[in-house]
Amino acid sequence: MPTLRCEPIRQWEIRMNIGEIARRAGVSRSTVSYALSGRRSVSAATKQRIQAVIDEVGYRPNAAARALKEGRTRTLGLVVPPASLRLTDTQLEFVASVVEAAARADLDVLLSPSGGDHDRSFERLISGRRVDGVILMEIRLEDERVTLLQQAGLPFVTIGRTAHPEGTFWVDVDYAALVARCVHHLADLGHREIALINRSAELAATGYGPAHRAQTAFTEAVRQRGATGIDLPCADDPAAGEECFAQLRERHPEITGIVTINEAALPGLQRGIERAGVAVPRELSVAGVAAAHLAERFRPRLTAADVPALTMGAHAVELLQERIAAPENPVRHLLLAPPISLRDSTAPAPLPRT
Amino acid sequence: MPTLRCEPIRQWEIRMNIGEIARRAGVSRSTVSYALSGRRSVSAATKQRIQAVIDEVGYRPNAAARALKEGRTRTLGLVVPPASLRLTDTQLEFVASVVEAAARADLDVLLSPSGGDHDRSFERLISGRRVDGVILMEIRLEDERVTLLQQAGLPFVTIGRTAHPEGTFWVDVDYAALVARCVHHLADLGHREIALINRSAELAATGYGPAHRAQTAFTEAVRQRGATGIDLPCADDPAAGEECFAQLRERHPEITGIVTINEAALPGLQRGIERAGVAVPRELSVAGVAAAHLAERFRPRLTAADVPALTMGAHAVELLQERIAAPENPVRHLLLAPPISLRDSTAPAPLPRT
DNA sequence: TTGTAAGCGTTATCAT
DNA sequence: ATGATAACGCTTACAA
Repeated sequence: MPTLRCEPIRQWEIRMNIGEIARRAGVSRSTVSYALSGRRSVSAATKQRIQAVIDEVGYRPNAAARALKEGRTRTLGLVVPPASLRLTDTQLEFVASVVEAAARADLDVLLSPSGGDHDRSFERLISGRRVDGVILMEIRLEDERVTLLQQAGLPFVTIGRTAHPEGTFWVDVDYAALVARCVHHLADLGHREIALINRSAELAATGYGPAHRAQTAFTEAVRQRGATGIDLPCADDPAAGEECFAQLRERHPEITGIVTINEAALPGLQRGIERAGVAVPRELSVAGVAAAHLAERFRPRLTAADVPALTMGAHAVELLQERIAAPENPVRHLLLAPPISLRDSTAPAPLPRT
Repeated sequence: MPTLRCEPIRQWEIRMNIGEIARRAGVSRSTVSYALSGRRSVSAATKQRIQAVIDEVGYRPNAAARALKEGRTRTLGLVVPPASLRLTDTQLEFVASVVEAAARADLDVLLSPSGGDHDRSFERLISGRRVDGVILMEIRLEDERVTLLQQAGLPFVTIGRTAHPEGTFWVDVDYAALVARCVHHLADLGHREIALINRSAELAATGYGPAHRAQTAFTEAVRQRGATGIDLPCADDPAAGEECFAQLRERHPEITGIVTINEAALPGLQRGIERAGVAVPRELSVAGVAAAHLAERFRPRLTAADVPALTMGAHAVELLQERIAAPENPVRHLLLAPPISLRDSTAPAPLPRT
């Protein structure tokens, strides 16, 4: 049995920099640099010799030195809500897809948990030139982080958009259109009494766009169809969803259709429905906007517009790369309204009890 | 009504570096540097003048230049499973707590989604001196990333541990002890037929520590108590949990106690139990290891050892900081076995059917 | 095809 | 108490 090696195997006692590679390959530092970047032709023989040395010692250019010289870091900043807040599944998919898209483009991602008021991590990000650009999540209608980024002249893309998004790059879900579609879908099925289970009142109070836009669109769509609409704020957790449904049944038993954009509340909503012994979709139809896997997990499977979070993260990275490469290009937006996937939670309204 | 400003407000057309601050304050660059770092005494008057200029223009030292000069980046690398895999709640809490703990220490976090086989993002992390240290999640019993990190001589801490963890820094949950405790708790309540719902077979096959250690400890504890044990691998999702329970009822109807470390399967397990019309804890007891909020969400509330993910992330950052500051210090570990929180899902075993 | 040298913005070592 | 200056490791214009 071999002896345990507790000491790290210090393979490279000496500093491995481009000069050392050059020395070992018997060329100048610039030749190594050019061999690596390909910005100047290097003879096949020397290129091969250099590559052999590099492979042998596992050399990679020092990121800080390169960043200092080139003026860019090959790193993207991703500003996420602080950890104290539990992220929704859709938010997590944003993070995951941004990180993965960036990795595909050989870009690193620096995470900054930011609570909105200026914290040091965010300050470092923008004024320390730590990143070439920033992706901002969970945008408010009035968002001071956007202002700070604009002042710093740092390229950025938002997932979500402010109240005045004309001059910025953003990717967003068209909650207004999707909620309206859900209402129309239910109205087409004969539902006349419809409720909206929205995001939390606190979120709306702090100017969270989707909450506002969903509410406005809901009211308008319901009015268009001559239906009656109730809208209910609901915190982002299952317990709140259950409580919210209980209240709804108590105060508005006439409701036959529910529209929801609160995916975190879905498990609680389902539980509330089951406990009340309400049959979906026979007695009650439910439609909404949610991450696809949550819609599939709902029982019965939820008719919903599936938020394309994975592609949105990739789009955000793409837009940001363009913004970085060509800062003077005209602004671009992406407002996504994915189709509603018909699953099993909506059906014609039950006949009114006589 | 004011005209919309679509152009970013370019407040600083000129490069704001330490030289420019020095010029505006009428001092030398070194004085500015020392005023900022406090490594040399600077007269109150000049210090104040410098600070005024800095506040006015919002200057912060260029991170790349500082990293190049100091030889450290003030950045930590966090290696996470690739986005394609949906992270469990506990894993997410690790990420969140690491990022937050790092931010508290004024450290930035670079995310590297790594699939195990060498990908470029991981390579950049270790050989490009992009970070001062690395936190590794989802460690395998034999993990080549650990070897690479050791070879690179880069300080690192793992969340989880390899089969031979003696020479490395790590923080881990003592799944073996916790599973044993669950078995003993159930045995104390009179349960003689106990099942373990483990993580997936694939995970175990690729040498995932918790899956192995849980299984071994389960077998041993069951043997100690003279009970009968069934162990079942289960994929990390609700559907698998439901399916797993259905199979369990079909093949082993004699089971009265379940131990589970698969938190992602919990919602499905609950659903399966409800559909089978089994009363918990009267007919069936369930105990496990899970994130506290998932245990609270289970119905009835799950008796479980609550994984202290939030403090573990903080501990990992703490250990890593020590490792970076004093690489020659002896290795340190942290094996956590939080107590089992008695909730509502366990009760004395039902009397055997006669 | 290759080498030389300047400079990116900092910090730290000399001086003064 | 402060200023000049030399690195840190890299890229790239300029020479050869």
